[in-house]
Formats: sequence, structure tokens, C-alpha cells
Amino acid sequence: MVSRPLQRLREPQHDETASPADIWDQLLTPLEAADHASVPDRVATVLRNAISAGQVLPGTKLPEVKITDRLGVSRHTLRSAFQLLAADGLVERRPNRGVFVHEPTEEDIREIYRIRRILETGAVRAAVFSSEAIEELRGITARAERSRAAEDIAAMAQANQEFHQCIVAQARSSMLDELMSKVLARMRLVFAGMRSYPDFHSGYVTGNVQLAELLAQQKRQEAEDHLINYLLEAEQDLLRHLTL
Amino acid sequence: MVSRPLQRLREPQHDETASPADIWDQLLTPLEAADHASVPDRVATVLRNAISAGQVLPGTKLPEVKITDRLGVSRHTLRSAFQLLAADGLVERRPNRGVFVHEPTEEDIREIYRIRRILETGAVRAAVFSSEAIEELRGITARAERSRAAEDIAAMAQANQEFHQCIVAQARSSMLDELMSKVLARMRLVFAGMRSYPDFHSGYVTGNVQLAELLAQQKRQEAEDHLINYLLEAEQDLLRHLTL
DNA sequence: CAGGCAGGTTTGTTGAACAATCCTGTGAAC
DNA sequence: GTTCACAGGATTGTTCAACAAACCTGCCTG
Repeated sequence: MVSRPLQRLREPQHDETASPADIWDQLLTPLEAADHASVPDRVATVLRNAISAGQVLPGTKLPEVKITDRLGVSRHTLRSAFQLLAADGLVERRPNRGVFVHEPTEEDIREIYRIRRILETGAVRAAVFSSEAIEELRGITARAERSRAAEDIAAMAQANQEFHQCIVAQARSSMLDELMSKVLARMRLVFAGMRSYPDFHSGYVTGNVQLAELLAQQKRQEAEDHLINYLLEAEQDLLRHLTL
Repeated sequence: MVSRPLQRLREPQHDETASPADIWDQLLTPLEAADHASVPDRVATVLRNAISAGQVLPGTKLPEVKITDRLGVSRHTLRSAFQLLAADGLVERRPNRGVFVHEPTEEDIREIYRIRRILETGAVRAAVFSSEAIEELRGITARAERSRAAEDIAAMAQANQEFHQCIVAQARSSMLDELMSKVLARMRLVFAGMRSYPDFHSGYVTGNVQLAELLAQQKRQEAEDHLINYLLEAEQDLLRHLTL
């Protein structure tokens, strides 16, 4: 459909976080799939997945021509996709310099947990947890426990994130859902940059189980206290293991 | 610099919310000012101001060629600006149909206040209100009272919004600040579509004064209760006057 | 070794073109 | 007279090609 010159990179280009071999060769995958979405959306999805999966490390520059050559899309379409990623905070645009994968800092982690404390406890305080919601939470924790038993770290991490997204969803606000998605995406960015502590989530699966039970028993205040402690603990845990 | 054919609109184009005379003739203003920002940013600012000021009413379609002709920018640049506005929720993109100014619904108002209850009480609970913050809040309420006395509705409305933005800012999170900005922008959209009740804010100036004093006296719980009642009351007030 | 300048590279923006989709109005069929 | 189908025009979505502006690199001079 489109001629792809497939030019080799010249040298490892002593950029920050130098690219091992050639990063961009690996992310060509599913631009075709997931139709019915606009091309920029699909491009953004490809890049989003690559970043969240840790294929493209924080701080890496995303050069326009390399990616357009690789994906076979126009520069305009790619720039449009960049704007979507920038709105998610996954990527930051430095004027006349290009776009770079956001590099999370220690302050980012503190902010993430400040937000989560407000959002998640706010949802617990303000929302009524229907029996369907309780069932969903229990289903997610059950999946997380199975994944932990099977030592499927990625699946467990995703289940844990879904659990907390589900809690925020009880506030019934699409804007809060979006914000929580952004926050969790930034959390994944933190994990992607931190190879040394991959099983961070495993210690918190049982905490989620307990939280779901407290919510099921309508023990609001106890659930809130449990959640606050959970979040404070996770924050400290993460900061301890961040050893810059 | 660019030839602008300045083509007249043919007929009042029986669009929803038909355009009185010609809307687009009036928003050409400050594209030149506020330099050091990219062109799409400046275009977005022009449109944002026009929308927030009520120049372009909710539901209005934003046709590409008319605006590009008027502003003298490329269609690409305008589309880029549209994406920024869409990220703010000011505008919605209907595929193959174009972009339209978001039309707030009753459910939007309920969501706005669900969010504000969580965000603002969360900030009150989680943040320490420094003496500088207290002074800033007092300064804003003083300005609001002066504007109310001078019957400058717009200035009073803006001061009221600044007050609540300032409360959220105490949570020290740029992402929460952004979300609050989006929420308040949507509030302005509600007011823009509702000409019948322009002095909505005047009743709430004294409520803000009281809240600032409670915060100054470190009466957290009372401040939180006051805030919750304030928000519940404002929501009901707004819904009553929405008479669709 | 420091600083400045020229060159190449990358981004930012525009214009033109075309495909795809939507909207409109006309005409035919019932 | 109403409804349906279809053709035509208008608008959006995407790509290609080009150029201006900013940045980065390396050489060259002092």
C-alpha cells in the first residue's frame, strides 16, 4: 500500500536511553486491526501500547520520520496521534525539539498518590456501591489472586489497576474515569522505568480483597481508613524502591 | 500575508442555533497577540475565549473553511486546535460531520457537581492551607464583593470560579488543576447556554467569604460541611433554573 | 581551549489534491 | 400528496510535497 524505505538507523545515536538495536522495528504490529477508528487514534493506540509495555523507555525521543516510515502514515497523522498521547500525559512535547516519552520523577509519584487519595476515598465516601459493583470488584480480585498464583505478573498488575479504576468508576463521572486512566497510565510509566521491582503489586492483592469485603459490608468509614492506609503504604513502598 | 476571500455566508443556514448575522466575523481578534505559543495554541485560545464568552453558543457547528478563511490559518492548524478544544471537552467531534460546541445537559450539571464535591472537599481534607493561601482566598472574595457591588456580573463570576480553583490548587496537583479548569470551563458553557439567569453567582459570594474564614480558623470539619452544603445548594439552584 | 559561524537535520506550518462520507434537492413510483 | 432512491454538491479525513524556522553538529578561527 505504501512504499516503506525501511532505512536503517545510522548509529546508536547517543540519545538519552540509547535505543538497543532498533526500537521502532518492533512496534509495527496492529495498525490494521481495530478498525472503525480514525487513523490517528489507531496510531496513538500502537504507541500507547508500546510505551505502557515498556518497549519504549521513558525519556526516549519519538522522531517523526522514523515512525512515519515504519507505520506508513503521514507526518500529519502521526502528529495528530502525538497530540492525543500528550493529552494523556504519556508524552511531552518540547517545542522545536520533538516529543519525548514522559520521564516520571519522584514528585510525579507523590502527585499520583495525592490524586488517588482524593479520587478513591472521594468515590468511597460519595458513591453507593451497588451489589453489581461489589460483584465486579470481587471478580477482579479473584482474577488477581489467580494471576498471582500463576505468577503472571502482568495480568496481576492489570487486575490491580482495574480494581482501583472500578472504585473510581462508582463516582459515575466520565471525567474522573479519564483522569484515573491518566494516573494509572503514568503509574505504568513508573513501572516501565523501574525494572528492579517488577512484583510491586503482589503485596497489595490481599489489601484489595479486604477492601472489597469492607465495601460489601457497607462499612464506609473502615473502608475509607483501609484505603488511605493502603495508598500511603504503597506510596512509601514505591518511593523506597525508586533508588535513583 | 494571506489572501482572504472573505466570502459571505449565503443564507442564515438553518443550523441548530442559527447564526445571527455572521458569528465568525467577530472572533478574528487577537491571533497576533500572545506570541511565543504555537499557532494551534493561539487558534485554540481564540476559539476558547469566543466559546466561554458566549459568542458561539452550544450546539453551533464550527466549519473548517469559514474559520480558516477568517483566521488565515491552514486547515491542518485549525484541526490541531480543534483537538486541543476537544481534550478540554469544550467541543465534540462527530466523525465525518465536523466539530460542534458541546451542549451541556442536565446530567452534565449533575456530573460537574459530583466532581466538584469530590475534588474540593478532598482538597480541604487533604491539604494544609498556608497563610499565603488564606490570603489569596480572602483577596479573591474581596474582589468578588467589589464586583458584586459594582454589578459587574462577569468579573464576579470569574472571581467565584477563581476561588474554587484556588481551593483545588491546595491539593498541589497539576492534573487536578487541569481537571478543575475543564470542569469550570464546562460550567461557563452551561451559563453561556442559559441567558435567563445571569446573576447566578451573586448569591454565593458570601458563602465563599464564610468558607475562607472557616479555613482561616482551621475548622476543617466545619469548612467541609459548609462546602458540601454550598455545592449541593448550588447544584439544586442551577437545576431549578435550567427549565429546558 | 573558547567562541562563532556555516551546514545539515528536525520540527512547524502551509497549500493542493484526492477519497470517503454526509447533506440536499430533485424526480420517479405508488 | 407522500415516500423512496439517487445524483450532485459540499464537507471532512488523509496524504503528499514543499518551505520556513529552530535546533544541533562540527569545523574553523582566534
